[in-house]
Amino acid sequence: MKRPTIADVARSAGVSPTSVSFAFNRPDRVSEQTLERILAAAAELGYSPDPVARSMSTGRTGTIGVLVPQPLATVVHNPYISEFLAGVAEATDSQDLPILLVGPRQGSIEHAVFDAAVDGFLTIGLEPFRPTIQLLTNRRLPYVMVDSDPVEGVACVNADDTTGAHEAMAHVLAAGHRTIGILGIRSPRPGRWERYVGTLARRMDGYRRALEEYGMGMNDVHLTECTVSEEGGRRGLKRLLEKTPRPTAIVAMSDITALGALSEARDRGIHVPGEMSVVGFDDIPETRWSQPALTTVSQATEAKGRLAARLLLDLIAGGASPDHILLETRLVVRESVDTRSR
Amino acid sequence: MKRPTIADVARSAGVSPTSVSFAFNRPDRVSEQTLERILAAAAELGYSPDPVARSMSTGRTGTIGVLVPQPLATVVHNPYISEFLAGVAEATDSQDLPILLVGPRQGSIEHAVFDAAVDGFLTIGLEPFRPTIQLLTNRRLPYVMVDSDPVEGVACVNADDTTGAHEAMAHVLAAGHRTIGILGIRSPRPGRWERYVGTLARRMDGYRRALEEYGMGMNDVHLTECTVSEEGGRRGLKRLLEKTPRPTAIVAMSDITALGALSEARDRGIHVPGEMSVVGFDDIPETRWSQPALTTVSQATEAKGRLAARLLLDLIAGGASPDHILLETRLVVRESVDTRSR
DNA sequence: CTGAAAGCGCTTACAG
DNA sequence: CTGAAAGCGCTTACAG
Repeated sequence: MKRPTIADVARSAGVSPTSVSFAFNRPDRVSEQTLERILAAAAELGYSPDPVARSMSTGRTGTIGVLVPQPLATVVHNPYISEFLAGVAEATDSQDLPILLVGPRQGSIEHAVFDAAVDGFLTIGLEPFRPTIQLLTNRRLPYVMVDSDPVEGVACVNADDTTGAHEAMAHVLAAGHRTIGILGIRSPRPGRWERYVGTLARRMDGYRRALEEYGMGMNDVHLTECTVSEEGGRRGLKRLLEKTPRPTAIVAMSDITALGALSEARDRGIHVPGEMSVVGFDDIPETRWSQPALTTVSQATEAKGRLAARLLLDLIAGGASPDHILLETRLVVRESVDTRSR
Repeated sequence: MKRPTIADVARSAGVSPTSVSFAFNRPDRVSEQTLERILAAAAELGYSPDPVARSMSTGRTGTIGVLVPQPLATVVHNPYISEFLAGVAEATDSQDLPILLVGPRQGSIEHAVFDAAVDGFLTIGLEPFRPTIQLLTNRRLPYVMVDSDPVEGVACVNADDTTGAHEAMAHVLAAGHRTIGILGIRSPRPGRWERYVGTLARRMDGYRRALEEYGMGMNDVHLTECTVSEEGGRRGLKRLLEKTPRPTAIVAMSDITALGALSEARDRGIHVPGEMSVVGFDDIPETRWSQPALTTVSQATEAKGRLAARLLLDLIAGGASPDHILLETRLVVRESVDTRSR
């Protein structure tokens, strides 16, 4: 009834546990005869080595953990993260490694770090505050931070958000728009965009620089923050539409909120891009299907996941150094931004 | 440099490892003073209990494994599986449990079963052959099979595929179509639909029954099998279009291939539903966005994941019996099937 | 080629 | 309230 152990097999095959272990892990170290006998006994008992016990001995789990900033149920629906995970999986599939999806625990990612039986972590969108880094470091496991501010001595993979955001805003400004609404992302410090960190800070910075090139500043645009979901984008647009003068262009910090804005605009009979332009960020697959197709900033999300995972795998293998990788972004002009003659 | 162990903390705090363990797991079992001292020592050393060692002692990993039938990289992009995983995550999130995504190992799911450090498995789309069941059983871990044929003594969760498929085909027949192409799914036994098992068999069965009610049989329809992807659907449609007479209706065994067929039809200037009708299966979110919106069979995929995960969690907790659950399906009529007057 | 023994880092009755 | 000791099921030098 109970699960058979290596000792059971050894007894049944009339050999030592050592030999059974060898039979499974280094078949060349036992004679062909005993190998056969052991395998037969194992098959008969339905034995296979316990993965936990094996990890205990070897010190390896053969698993990498992906620390995500939201509950797993919402993460799975987030196209950006799916895209990222696909890249991660491309790297792990080649070694047949499973992926442990780890969401917040009691509301905090930090708590989740301790209980995960993995060989290393990929973090995404973590705020690189000291305590967090400390916790991660305490685990004495290699990790790669994605979408955070680069931290000295820690492997980081990021997109060139500043350049991308700059391009997006410059595109809208070049089209003649001067009444602009930014669809921001609700951060831990709501409304205080001056204190944004990581990805948000870099994107905001790119927007600001583009505005300055046109003699404008953050005070000359409407900023509203919303949750990263279609619904969030809808609500955000509603708030922006109440401003006077009403924005002629919406610059969204993520595609999913941009798509929400598009839906809300359609429901209200506001023609995009005729009456209002919209530009997003990320270039998730859905942007190609939207009506109109969304102009946005592409950031090779899948490649980002693949690179980050490879870096982590190298780190785990003991090679590689904690590099900082910056991936290119580029504006993809589709149909949602129109020239405004004024 | 090395990761501190419970012994290090004990030494540093001047207590026994037992007390350190209690401090972390059952704080009420140590005096307030020693608790403080231990926690301080642990914090100073940056100690936290090793999850693998803990699992070794307790016999629990606190993780559930999801066995998926395809490489993880493709699974993440499969809307049906994403939907299912979202349901699973809803159940695990409430207990802050991580999810281990396990893909095939050396091409076979069976191999992957052995190395996963989990408390139980959720399998999806596994062919319920003896050897597989045997392997799963040998692991001595609870598991629930989703999208397979119900197996006596094993927890199973399925949709009522037969009824759903029947409705889909009947809908097309009622609309007057008599030249029908079935966009099948490439199975391990290509072309031998008579020997399909599990989900595929049930859906095929539903189609067949509907046809029989109209005095038709499987020989009166064109069947082509394709891979479960948009590209697969495109290629499948190409093959069906070469048949004479050309099908006026396409019955797809999955939405994603139906969507591919829709794209291919548009590229070829074939109007749907004017010139050709299409019906899918699954009701993935994308069906609402397609042009035209896809008529399909809804099967509450998210609920399926949630139920399966809850069942597994109950099984792990020692409660519950290995029930067989059958979820309702229902035809969702949208825009892709048109009445054909003949 | 084979095996006895130590060790991986915890938890948990059990005894004091 | 505290601790010595056994045990979880493997792997791996090391010795024969």
